[in-house]
Amino acid sequence: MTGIKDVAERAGLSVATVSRALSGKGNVSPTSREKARSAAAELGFVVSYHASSLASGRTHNVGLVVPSVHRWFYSAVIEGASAALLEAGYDLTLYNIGENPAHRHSVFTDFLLRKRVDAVIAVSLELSEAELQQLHAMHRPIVGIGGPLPGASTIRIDDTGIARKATNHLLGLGHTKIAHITGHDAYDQDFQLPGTRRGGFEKAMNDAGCPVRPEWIVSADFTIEGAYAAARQLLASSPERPTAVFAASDEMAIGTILAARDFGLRIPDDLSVMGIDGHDLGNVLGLTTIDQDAKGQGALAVRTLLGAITNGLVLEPADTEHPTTLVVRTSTAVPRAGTT
Amino acid sequence: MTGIKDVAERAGLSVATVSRALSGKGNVSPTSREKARSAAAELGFVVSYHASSLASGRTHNVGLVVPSVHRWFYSAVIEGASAALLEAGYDLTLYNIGENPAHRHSVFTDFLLRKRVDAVIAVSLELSEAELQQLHAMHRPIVGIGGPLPGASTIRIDDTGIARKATNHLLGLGHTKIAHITGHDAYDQDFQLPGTRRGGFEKAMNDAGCPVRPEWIVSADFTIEGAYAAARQLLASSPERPTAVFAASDEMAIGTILAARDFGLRIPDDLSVMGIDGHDLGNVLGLTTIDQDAKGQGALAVRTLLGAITNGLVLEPADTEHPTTLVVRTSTAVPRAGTT
DNA sequence: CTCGCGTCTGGAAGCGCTTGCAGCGGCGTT
DNA sequence: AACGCCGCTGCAAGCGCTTCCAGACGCGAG
Repeated sequence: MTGIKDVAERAGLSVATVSRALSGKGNVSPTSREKARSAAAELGFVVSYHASSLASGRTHNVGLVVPSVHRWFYSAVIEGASAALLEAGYDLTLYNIGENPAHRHSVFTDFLLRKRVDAVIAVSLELSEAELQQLHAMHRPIVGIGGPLPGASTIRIDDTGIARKATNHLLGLGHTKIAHITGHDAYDQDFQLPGTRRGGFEKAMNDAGCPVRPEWIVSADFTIEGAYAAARQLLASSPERPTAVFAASDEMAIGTILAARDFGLRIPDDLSVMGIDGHDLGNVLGLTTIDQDAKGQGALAVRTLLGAITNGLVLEPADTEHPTTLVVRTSTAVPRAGTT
Repeated sequence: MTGIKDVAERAGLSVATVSRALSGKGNVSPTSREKARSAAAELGFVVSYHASSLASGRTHNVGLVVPSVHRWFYSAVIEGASAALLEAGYDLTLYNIGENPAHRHSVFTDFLLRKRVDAVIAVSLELSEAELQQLHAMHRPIVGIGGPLPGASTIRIDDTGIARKATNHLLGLGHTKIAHITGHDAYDQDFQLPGTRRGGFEKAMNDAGCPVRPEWIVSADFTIEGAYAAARQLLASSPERPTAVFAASDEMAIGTILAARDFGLRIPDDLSVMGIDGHDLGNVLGLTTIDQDAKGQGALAVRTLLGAITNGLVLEPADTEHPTTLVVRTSTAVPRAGTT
């Protein structure tokens, strides 16, 4: 394996100068810089970040902690973060918490503490006090996405606002009999998120003078499967059916669409459905949604962290609201005459 | 930050002994071992893999290279590998190649060469000669999943065989008018896979004495969206419709189901559909499929690599065939009388 | 009692880099 | 002409570990 020493030799420079030339830090004459660069290129030399990090304290590596890798939002964030990091020459270490509590525990007690990362992105994690402490004990910049993270910088969307925006879209079309599929109030991963979105829904309904019927608010986990089951129940049990369903996520909206089709309900004629996310499948299904640009959130998190890293690893806790856009497709329409 | 030195001091031992005690290598008396362990625990000491790897050459980190993070197969492999690595105390560095050729290039020329990983898992990558060389130039064990990888160990499924098995399932139900949705013959990521599966399909058809109609073989990328469009075309254009569709992946089968519903075709009454994969959505949609246990493949890859790592970083190239299971659900049935 | 061997331990030499420090010229200033 | 300053360079000291080596010790065998 070729090391910096070989490069120095070949370039006729000292190791120190080569290091400075290649890293861009410190003063190096253009001549030497060029010599170092070309020698490195000829030898196919790539610095060992291990050694580099030992000496400098910078690992050029960012940890990304996600609750799962399957749900759309997480994989979109991973994708956005991954591309941004690659661009910057950073590695991405993935910590997939998963369902196993032992895994979760070891991520916080062992993995993150190995001084292997310069910064951490935590996605939609509801952390215990102890976990939070361990996170902060790393003394590394942290960015939270999709949920509160006390003491860290966070990127979020205006959950209440978009829920209202979504509901208003349906109200604006003339719907009054609107059901809502919300998330479980599980306090393990999904925070108050279900609650805030539900709050926005209820607020919009109230403002419009529409009654919120408790039996039309059903909850599911944030998956297609879960919402499918919940929606079936909703559509089956109601003596009277809603004319529109606002689901708290696109995956839940998709589950709803699938369930609706089982009942022979045409969309949007018999039932309008909308979600929140900007899921890739939205296009195929013609799903009206509010795009929250998860990829962009991932990329923004990376930019924020990279800024903090060059800024001496300090990151002022701040709260950034990411913009969202209403995407109207064909799953929502004016309710059929007579159903209102 | 507490280092091994602090632990040594607290335990009343030398740094060398503590290192041996904690790593389990070399002879250490039970007493000393216990002293070291408890001192480490009290101080919350966790070795720095950076330093450790510099000194020992073992990074305790595995690189996982995937073409994308969205498609079901890849995320399932990630999940399986991630859990297995976590279990073993290894970090997982994710290299998401993505669509950007520049990213792809830098992964091979820079990232993988940083001597940061002990081993590499490459998922469904069609590599150029140069990329292959760079991979091997790392002198690290490599396992390929879901596609050939010359010179490396691979884990794969019997693509021809399962395509035949799937086709035979449909034939066995009495279908003869069977269409096939295959992958594009793109030689960038998906190898001969579309071809081999199509081959299995054709072989089974021929063996059964059923004609393979060229207009009933359509291709799409391996996504729901792509197959949706392809299936619409298939179902719209045929003067005569097939009674069953065998899609080369579950995502494509799902796209087909969505398309079929657009045409008012009931599944399985009007159209039987089956796929290959074991996609999570299969349950909701009642999709008959051949489960290839992608998670298991990811975990197996990790076990293989870990074995090689303890074995002095040597891995004999070998080809492991992963088992698959036919999962019959409700998307396939005997063809309606009169349609045959 | 001595020897040999096996077990256990600590000292110290790195692993491949970064960076503080000091030295060296060249240049503009007074 | 002397001075100071600045841009550039190389030396060398680590970063936090692992591991080779040699020494100390205990014990059974001769």
